[in-house]
Amino acid sequence: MRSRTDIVAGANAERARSHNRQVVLGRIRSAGRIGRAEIARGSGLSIQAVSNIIADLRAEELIVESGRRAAGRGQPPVQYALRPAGGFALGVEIRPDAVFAVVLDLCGATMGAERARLPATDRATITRSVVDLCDRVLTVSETPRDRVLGAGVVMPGPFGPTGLAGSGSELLTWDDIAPADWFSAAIGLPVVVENDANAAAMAERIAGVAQGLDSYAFLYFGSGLGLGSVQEGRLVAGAHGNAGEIGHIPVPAGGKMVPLESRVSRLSVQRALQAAGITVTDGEDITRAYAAGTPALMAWLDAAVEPLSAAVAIVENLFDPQTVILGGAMPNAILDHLMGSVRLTTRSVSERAGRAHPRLMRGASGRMTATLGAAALVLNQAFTPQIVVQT
Amino acid sequence: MRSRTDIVAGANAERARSHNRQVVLGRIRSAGRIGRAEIARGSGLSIQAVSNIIADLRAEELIVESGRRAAGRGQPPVQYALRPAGGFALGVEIRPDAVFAVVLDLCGATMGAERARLPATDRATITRSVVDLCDRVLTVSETPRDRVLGAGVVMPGPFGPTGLAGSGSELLTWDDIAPADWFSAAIGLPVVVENDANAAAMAERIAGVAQGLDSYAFLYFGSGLGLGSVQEGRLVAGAHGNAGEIGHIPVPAGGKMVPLESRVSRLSVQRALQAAGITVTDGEDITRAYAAGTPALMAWLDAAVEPLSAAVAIVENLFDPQTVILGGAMPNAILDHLMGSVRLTTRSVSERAGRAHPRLMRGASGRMTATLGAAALVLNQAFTPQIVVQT
DNA sequence: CGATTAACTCAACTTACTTGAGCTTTAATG
DNA sequence: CATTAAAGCTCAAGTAAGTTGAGTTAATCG
Repeated sequence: MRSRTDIVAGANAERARSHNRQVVLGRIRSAGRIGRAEIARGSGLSIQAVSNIIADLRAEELIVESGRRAAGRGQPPVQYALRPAGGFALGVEIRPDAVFAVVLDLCGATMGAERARLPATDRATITRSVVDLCDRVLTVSETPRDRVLGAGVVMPGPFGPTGLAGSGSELLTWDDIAPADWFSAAIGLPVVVENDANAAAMAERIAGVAQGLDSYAFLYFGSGLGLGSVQEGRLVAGAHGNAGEIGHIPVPAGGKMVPLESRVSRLSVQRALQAAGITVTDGEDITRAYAAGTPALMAWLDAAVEPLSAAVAIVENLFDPQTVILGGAMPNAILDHLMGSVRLTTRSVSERAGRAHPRLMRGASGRMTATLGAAALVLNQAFTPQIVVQT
Repeated sequence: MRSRTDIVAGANAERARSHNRQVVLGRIRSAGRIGRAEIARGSGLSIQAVSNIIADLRAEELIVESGRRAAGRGQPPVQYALRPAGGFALGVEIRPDAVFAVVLDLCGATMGAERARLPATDRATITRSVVDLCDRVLTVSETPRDRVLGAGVVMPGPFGPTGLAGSGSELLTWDDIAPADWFSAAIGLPVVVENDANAAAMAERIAGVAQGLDSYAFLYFGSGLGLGSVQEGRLVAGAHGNAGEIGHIPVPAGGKMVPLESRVSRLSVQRALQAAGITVTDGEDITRAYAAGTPALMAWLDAAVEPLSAAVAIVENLFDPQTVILGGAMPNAILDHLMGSVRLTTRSVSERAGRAHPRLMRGASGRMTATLGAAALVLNQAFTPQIVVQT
């Protein structure tokens, strides 16, 4: 969710510098290791300008020298790489019954993870739990606090009063206050707030299978089903931050139309198994049931294929992504099974020769995807230039 | 369609100025008339910087003084407005059998429109027709050529070799060459290329019902059905410029799944009427048939409601737009009928209290929507700051 | 009518990028 | 092996375009 009053800001020397820093950082990140001259060529800046920025970044210990690379004639460039300990990002995920937190370093490696039960869902309790957990994860991971760039906070959508309220997926509304400002004041760091699917999508870009991709979609299994869509490196948010509510679109299932997430979601698996007298509480239970070939689970899988295939077809045709990623709160075995069963229609803009990526991929971030994604939002922001200020 | 190698460029003084010019122009455009101090407050620039830019824009005759506005105490600000004749945009639409061209002034008013039959669809013929038509429309409308900012070219998508090739909707592929560069060289102006639905969406933003909107979706009736989606003022293009192929998604129709555009499109109306022995060639025929209550047309309308409702539900939940606009090559009477019949589900992120815009709106640009949109792309670019260069 | 407020201009100042000269390091060439 | 070319890089001067602060003009308020 973002302020709906974003404005495009004018540029001055200072903002240009900040923009250029992000351009340079972003290039170092995406290249892994890169020399100054190459950054200059790629960004349209002069070598001197890049040199100055590199000097700044080195002084701040955000980057390190990383050898030279002989490349034909001429003096081999000094290469630079991100210094992992140069910056850290907090990621917080708020679920109805628990709070999770992680710390990532600048390269996206996980430095620590903590969780806490949420005794109540009033705002004060949530805020206290979040603040305490952030403190704990930073302490336990021995993260230097002055190097924490910011925090991402993930809450299940949708945000604000919509027709989906009461669906059981939303946690609570924060109508009277901007959650980002609220948490920013509480944690004492810059905060970005997003829904789980969007954060999960960003997690894959920072440390998962979407590295190097600019336009892709992530089908996120939470309690429901969400879609995080990245276009040109930016999340598609919608007018109120509620884009991607794919779980609520009507899809065909055995001849009638049902909401997608009634057939394809964590909750729907649990219900299907419950109806067969089997109670599952975590992913391991489901994995075991799958390994055992439990009929109720197999039936659920069979029933999920048609609506999921329809959803993939819709996503492909509406967003023209480089790939569609499946991930979230579902065991890999189930995701793999679904990926193998989904019928990819040939009548799609995604059916094209010379694809660099498969049409379907499995997310790499596992169960903590959304929490990692929360932190990834912060890192992505650090690497994405944006001359845009909020009023 | 856009280059897939966009890079984020570094900022220098010159690029900052160009960015700031666009910020200022954009604010003048969206406000209609506005004073310098207000622009400064809204953009984060100093009054002096805005003053300098305003002086430049006045010298170039892109804007004019537009009176003073007494606003409480203090010296009333001198207001500025766009000077319509300060700049012009060419819009070209290439259809399988014809080429259309329009000229818009800086405020989006139509200065002239021309059309020509397309004798063949090879590249040379198309190029010649486009160049000739551009020349003609500029001559007839007496547009000063040195004030033409650029040209938008609209071609039916999808672009490149996709699984939708052969659907009859694509005109021809330009695999070996970037169409924008090609036409730019031929016309001698900067050129943007887009598909019809995206251009139509932009037309509504420049001169239609989407003025002032940042995030909305446009369901475009071409020969098929397309979706143009604008998010934060930018078109959602997809990895290969083929986002929005909504006509090809499977939707329910009378118990089975069919491609949306087989029930909701210009072609599908014509087929439905043809099957009843009625041949329609233009919108007027359809309007008359509607006025006469022609049973085949009424049956088509009835059959279109369910799939169209599903499509709207999908668009609302995936994009969370401020509104969904219906328009394109379909008479207003039909669009109005459809808008009245569509069932808007309450289980949608778009079902929210205090909406500023209705969930469905009819496009204002009429049959020339896509051609106007082609020109609107150019104007939008003139008003949208973007420190992004193409390699 | 004076005080206050706001818009605006002028001139000095500052930031950060660019440019050009020159140095260093490597590979290719004769 | 010496020479030349090519590429990376630094230093210092130059420049574009923004900001700042003082001062002017033109309204409203009391």
